[in-house]
Amino acid sequence: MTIAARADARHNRARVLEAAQEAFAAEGLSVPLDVIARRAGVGAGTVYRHFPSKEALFEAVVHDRIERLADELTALLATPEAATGEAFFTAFSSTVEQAGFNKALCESFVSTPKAEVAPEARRRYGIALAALLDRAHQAGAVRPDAQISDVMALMAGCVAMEAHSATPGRATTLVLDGLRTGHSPLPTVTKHVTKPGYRNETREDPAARCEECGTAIPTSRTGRPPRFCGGACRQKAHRRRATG
Amino acid sequence: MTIAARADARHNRARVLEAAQEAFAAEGLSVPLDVIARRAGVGAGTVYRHFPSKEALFEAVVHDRIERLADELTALLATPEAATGEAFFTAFSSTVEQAGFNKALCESFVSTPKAEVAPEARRRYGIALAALLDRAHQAGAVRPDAQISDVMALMAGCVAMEAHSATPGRATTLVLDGLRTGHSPLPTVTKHVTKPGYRNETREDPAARCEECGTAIPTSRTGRPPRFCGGACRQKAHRRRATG
Amino acid sequence: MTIAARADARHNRARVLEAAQEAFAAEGLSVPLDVIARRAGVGAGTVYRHFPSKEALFEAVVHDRIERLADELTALLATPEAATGEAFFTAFSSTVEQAGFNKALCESFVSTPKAEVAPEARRRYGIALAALLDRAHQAGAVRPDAQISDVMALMAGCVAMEAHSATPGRATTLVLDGLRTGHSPLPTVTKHVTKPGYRNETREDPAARCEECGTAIPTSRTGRPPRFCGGACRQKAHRRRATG
Amino acid sequence: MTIAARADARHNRARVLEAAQEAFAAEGLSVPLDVIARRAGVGAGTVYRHFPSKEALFEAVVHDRIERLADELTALLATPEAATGEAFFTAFSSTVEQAGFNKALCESFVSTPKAEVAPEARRRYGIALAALLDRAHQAGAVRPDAQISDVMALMAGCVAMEAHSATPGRATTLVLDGLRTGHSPLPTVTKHVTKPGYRNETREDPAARCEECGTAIPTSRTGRPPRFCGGACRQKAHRRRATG
DNA sequence: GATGAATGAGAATTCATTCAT
DNA sequence: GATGAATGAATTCTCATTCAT
Repeated sequence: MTIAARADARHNRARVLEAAQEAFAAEGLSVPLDVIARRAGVGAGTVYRHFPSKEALFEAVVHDRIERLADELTALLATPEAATGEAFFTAFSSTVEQAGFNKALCESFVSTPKAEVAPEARRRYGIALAALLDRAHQAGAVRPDAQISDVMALMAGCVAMEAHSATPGRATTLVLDGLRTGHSPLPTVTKHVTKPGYRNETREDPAARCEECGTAIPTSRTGRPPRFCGGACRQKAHRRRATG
Repeated sequence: MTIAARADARHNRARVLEAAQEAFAAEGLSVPLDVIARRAGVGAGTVYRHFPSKEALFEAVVHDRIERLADELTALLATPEAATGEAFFTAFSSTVEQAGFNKALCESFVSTPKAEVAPEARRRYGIALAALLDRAHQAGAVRPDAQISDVMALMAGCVAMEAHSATPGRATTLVLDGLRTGHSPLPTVTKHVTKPGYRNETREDPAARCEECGTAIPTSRTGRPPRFCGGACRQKAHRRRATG
Repeated sequence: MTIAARADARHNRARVLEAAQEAFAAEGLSVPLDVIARRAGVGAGTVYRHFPSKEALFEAVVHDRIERLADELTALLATPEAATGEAFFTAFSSTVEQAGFNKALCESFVSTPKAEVAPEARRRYGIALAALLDRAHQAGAVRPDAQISDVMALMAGCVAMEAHSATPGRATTLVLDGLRTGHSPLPTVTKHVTKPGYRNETREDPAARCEECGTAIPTSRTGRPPRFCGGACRQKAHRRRATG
Repeated sequence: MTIAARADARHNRARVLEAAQEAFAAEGLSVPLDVIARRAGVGAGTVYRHFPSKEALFEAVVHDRIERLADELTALLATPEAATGEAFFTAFSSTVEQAGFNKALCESFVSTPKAEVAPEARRRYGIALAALLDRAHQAGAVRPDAQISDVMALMAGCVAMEAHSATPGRATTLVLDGLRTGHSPLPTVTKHVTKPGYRNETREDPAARCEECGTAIPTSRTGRPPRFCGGACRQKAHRRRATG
């Protein structure tokens, strides 16, 4: 009985979280709680049983989201790209992109509320990102004076930038170039995509892929189309051809 | 006669604008209009006489602010630094810094509302900034593929970044370095700045008392006011009622 | 100077009255005073100089309107139709019709405010109508127990009725038939007319005219089309034909 | 459990409806919603939980009222008087009388709002009335060219008439006589009826005092509160200010 | 005497939060 | 433990009326 009840309660909690996830992602903090409760198929009181306030629910949602991002980063740490520092840039871009699709995440990054939202998860995320940054530093891919706190701030900024840029990824690329040791070409607008949920901004083609490592490469409409993500891969491919 | 009356009204209008300026700068769009009216020392109706809606007032405030920034930029164009491209960087930083102290400006930069706020002023500002950017391009101080739209997006991002960074100017410097041809050292001064006008968020209510046990109960400004300190007392009171 | 000023003031008063006339006619009491003042090309204060309150202005407007109706009635008293009692019916219908086009008049007839609107004019109007009623009584055209107070009430009702009837004049005809010694055929809908100002109801053809006296005659779609407004005119025409 | 909760809500809903019933009956649509809520002993939010807007509440009240009238008419259809046509006249008079005591009903009958109020109930009512009219036609008690739409319009008018007539029922009798084949004597009893619920319109404000001479000044509920008893004192105060 | 700016009490509606069932 | 009904402060905007110029 008790166990069943508990299972039930856990189930309800999960439903509320999921509904809140969607609602907050689509509309941000401004969704009324009733709406979330109704979408979750529970009463408003039930929401309050599990989360002491609306802010707490929001925090839980954001926490959950950032945890996933942290997991993603941890996974990236184990890839070979971590060593070259590329994993750091991938992580950065991915976070920014996801926040672009999720108003809750976006608000939690951009706004400066009284107290930081989901500090726990944010710390875990920060640690993972710091590890990637460290690797990138070791690889010399990132300017040495850039600290993790800088990176976190830049990230918040990039989320805001992307919301103001017609070409997704362009602003982030620019910012990342400020972190890199060298510059990379900027992406350009290619076509319009309607995003699910809340943002209607322009999105481009599925990016071309590096022939060597498969990394997405931003394409420009003019000039010779790029085949590699950078000099390293071009060199590698050249060696292979020469060897082949 | 008429002119005198108008002078009076102009005066009042100015007071309203000023009060709105401060209030919006301190709290953003969320300040109630009554508060602005009271701070201006006028009735709510007077605010509405001069500005047809709260949004219009906000827009006026932002417009005013951006106009000043545009003036600043125009002045910079005439300085010798314009030729070296340094004026562009100064303009960028200055705008970001000012937005950091002004929540209205900040919101107008960072948020993506349905319709852009104060498009007129923003256009004027954009033209001035584009001119500075052009000079910087000619001087070779800025990477050639960076366009004015990129710069505007970066600016929005920097405003958000600065709100998240303990060291003012550091994030912006990083971003600007992404625009520069070469890198510059990052600022490291970690001074704590209290933004002028941002008000205390804590509110003290005369705590309510539990009807059952008299314990003080913390009240929130919204929602149904609590009558009991918890479920136990509520239950007790309920039993008493049922018995009575 | 003083005389000029007075002329000016009188002029202003007239303009206010006219503007109020139109505004109240089109929208009823709900028009804001500012609107009236602006339409009159004067300040709100000027309106108040001439009329101590909005209600007083409304009253003045209605007074003016009812005075004109009273004049109309007085004129009718001098016509030969007064003797047959037809003038009474014409007066009744005319008032109702005019109220239908004038929301101020309409409201002043239909509503039951704390104090009656424009009692002076209403009394004068009542006296004129009573005279017509008297004649109609003498002619035996109206049922003998119908008093002037009944007629006033019926009139208020007819104004309301017409606002609810698709066929203008139909309800009024029915009511008047309750007053008449005999019945007359009811009018039927014929085509749609857009009324100037405030009401968009169905209106019919320009009513046919009596061949003898030119009075409008309500037509029914079936049956022999009427040539005269009543037996009196038919008789008269017959005599003329016989003589001719 | 659920049922109990619903019973409670139903109870509250009923209280709100009842309070609205009374309030609207006494004052029409102009009653503030807060007043209704307070009379019902609930919060404003509770009213909005049950009825999405003030208009919806008004509609519900009117709907309810008209449904009762429709029931009444349906009952009359089964009486022997239906065959003679008398039931039709009874129905008509009864509706008019009830509307006379109910400002909500009255307004819903007399006014011509954008959209008709409670069209459903009105249709049901219309059908019942049409059936009675049909019987009356068959009995030859009503003039044959009178249609149901005429009757509805007449009814609206009679409601307005009764509000203007000192003798209840007199105007209605007159109108009904226009529908009848023969005339009937008019009622002459002149009793004074105090409509239940209609509240006193006078309000007593603690009179303000002139800042200059201390005379009591009558205040109106709207508009800028007066500071002086007249222009003389205002002028005097002004001079003092200018001098000071 | 004219002007139109200022006043401020409402009024409708929303929604976070508690409570009765 | 769940439910969803109740609460009521807060907010935006309107407009009749007075007042400073």
